[in-house]
Amino acid sequence: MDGAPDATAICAKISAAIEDHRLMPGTKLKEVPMAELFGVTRGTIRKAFMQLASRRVIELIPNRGATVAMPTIRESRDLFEARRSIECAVVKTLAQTISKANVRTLRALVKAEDLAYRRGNLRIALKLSVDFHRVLASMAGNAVMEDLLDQLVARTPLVVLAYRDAAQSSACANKDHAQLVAAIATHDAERAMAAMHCHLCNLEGQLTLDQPVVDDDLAAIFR
Amino acid sequence: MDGAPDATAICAKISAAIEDHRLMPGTKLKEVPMAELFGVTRGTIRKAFMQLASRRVIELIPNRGATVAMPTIRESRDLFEARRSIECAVVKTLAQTISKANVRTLRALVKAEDLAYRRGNLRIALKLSVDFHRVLASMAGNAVMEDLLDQLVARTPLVVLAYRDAAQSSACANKDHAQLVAAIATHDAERAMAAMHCHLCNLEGQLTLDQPVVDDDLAAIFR
DNA sequence: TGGGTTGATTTTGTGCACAATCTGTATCAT
DNA sequence: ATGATACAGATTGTGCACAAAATCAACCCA
Repeated sequence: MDGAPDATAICAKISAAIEDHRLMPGTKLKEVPMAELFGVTRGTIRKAFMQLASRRVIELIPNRGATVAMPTIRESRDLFEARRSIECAVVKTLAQTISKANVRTLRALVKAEDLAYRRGNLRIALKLSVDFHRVLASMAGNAVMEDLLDQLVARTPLVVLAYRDAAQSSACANKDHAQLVAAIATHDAERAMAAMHCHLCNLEGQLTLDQPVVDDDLAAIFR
Repeated sequence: MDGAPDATAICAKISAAIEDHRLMPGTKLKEVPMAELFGVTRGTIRKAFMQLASRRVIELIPNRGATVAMPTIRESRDLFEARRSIECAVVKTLAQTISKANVRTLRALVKAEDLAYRRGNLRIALKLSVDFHRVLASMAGNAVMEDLLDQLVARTPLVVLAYRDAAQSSACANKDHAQLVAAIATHDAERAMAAMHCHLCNLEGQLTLDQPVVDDDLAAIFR
């Protein structure tokens, strides 16, 4: 079944590792060890890196190789703002068009997520949290927006890992998801949008995204 | 200055050619001729192709090479819907935050665009039309959204070329742009959003995106 | 001790030759 | 004629060897 994965499959594996917090921002990814790990040639790894870099999941610096991306504070805030724009649009159409079957699917997802958290299975819980947002986008039926959101969702774990408050748990609050589904199920677009907005603000609020002394632009400080 | 362009530079050249309608959807792009044309090796062309494919500007089919992407009708509609979501958000923040200097820049852009159309310089006019939307996003100050919009904007010419009504001119109506700037300049967010929404609907309306007998899903017809 | 240079090693980049695949055409049997 | 098969040319895919660059450590000298 795993007879030499291709570049896209390797992308998925690396993305999954970031999704459930096994890979930290800034981690160096060397070509040869990766190639041996996945049982492929260096060329395949390089292709995978290029795909990930084009989505800013990793950073690819010429002659320096690949590292897991470290979003700046500015980028992190912009990312959440972009997610609010897109995901509010998603839940708006969803509230207007969702089928009963899809509502059931969403409820099942929220339940599974809750279960995983209660059982302390963090990796699965994280995956389900993230998937919830992807599934919403998928149900909205706009493949283009789904793809855009996917790009943002894939980068969000990096932001969380880089800036989460040590004191906080910083996961998608499962309660938020349940309320969101409730609003969608009753076809209340306004409430659904508000719930999504709040949810993303809550998530962002759990992070320490206040401007530190040293920002990404070192040069600006010395002039 | 052009001592062997790199993959990114070649991406830009191909994108620019699509932007001003020199490259048609469906055009086959062979590696060897392209490499000779740009004075680079096949490897460089391949990298450029991968970058463009990841943004869906070209389609890359294994063992079949690259062709300029042909958006389906469904995809085209989704693209416009996505643009409405993102660009309305952009002009909303813009109406609230824009500086006088930026308003002047926008007015100058609209004027230059108008001039190019009057002079019949279609290639420049098209470029300015597209740039207008990119500049709006850039002024909004959210680099993440700017990047997302750029992906959509880069694909829009393909939709226009694939589905434009022969009878129509199908370019960004310059008047729309002028009205949009006027709304932004007066900090009227609601009106700016409405203007952008209308503008994109106008553009979409100039295309023939009604379901034809043969859709992208041939198989569905024969069952 | 601190700063700079040199050189060895590791890591990434790339061109080339060959392999694999596809496309179009000719041939042949029915 | 129709369809199948085989073959030749063109096109894309890939592994390998080598080149280029960066990293690290040792060394030297002020």
